[in-house]
Amino acid sequence: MNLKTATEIGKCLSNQTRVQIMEWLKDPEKHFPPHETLKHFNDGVCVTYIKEKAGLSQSTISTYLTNMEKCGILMSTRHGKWSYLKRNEETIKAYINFIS
Amino acid sequence: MNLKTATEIGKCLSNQTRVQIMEWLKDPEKHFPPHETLKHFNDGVCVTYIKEKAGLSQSTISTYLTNMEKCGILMSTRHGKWSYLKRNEETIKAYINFIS
DNA sequence: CAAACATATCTATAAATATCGATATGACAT
DNA sequence: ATGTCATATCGATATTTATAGATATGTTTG
Repeated sequence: MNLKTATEIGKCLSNQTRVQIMEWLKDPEKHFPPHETLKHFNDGVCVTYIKEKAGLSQSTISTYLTNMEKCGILMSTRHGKWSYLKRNEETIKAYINFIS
Repeated sequence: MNLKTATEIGKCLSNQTRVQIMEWLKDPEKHFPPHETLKHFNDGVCVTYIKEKAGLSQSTISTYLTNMEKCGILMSTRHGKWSYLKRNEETIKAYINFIS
């Protein structure tokens, strides 16, 4: 982990909704309904569900998630027309190691 | 640690200089000259030294440090006319626990 | 291939943050 | 008490970020 990446992660974690998204994704079963098509949460949660939970516009949430993926704290998997997001614990660990 | 505090800490860590300050304060001996009056780094480093190292104005650095103290990641001790800043590992640990 | 749906990107504006100079406050030394 | 030094706060402006609507792209389904 270098200074630049750490700062980008800090920016992602400088907004209440984005911090909440990170919290929600710790335990998707607890915070999101099961997806109609995919029956599991192995790859996380789709953009629409996160958008509904957060109560912000689709474009705003999409931007959030894109940036969170860019700096590495989230990872996304496409399943058909849906994008699933989950926490990237590797990067999170590296970040924690950097600041502690 | 609650959502609000975690977000405030995220804001502090969303700027390159502030992240660097946190890094520098991990090992003051390595990054700062010994203070003329105080011979030790037990309470950290004074504002002026941090300002000089960062290369920003006194008012900017003072604002940074005040906010970093408010959210708990730094703690300050007055020794005469100097304010010494050091990391508050307790809060940092709590924050890490919150996001991991 | 057209329609429908999910997500991403673009563009614009509102809101928040960054940064500094000026000034105020607090602490020591004379 | 006054001058000096260290730090804090205020006020103003520049820059960045937030946010959403519109539009584009990609994917499935009929």
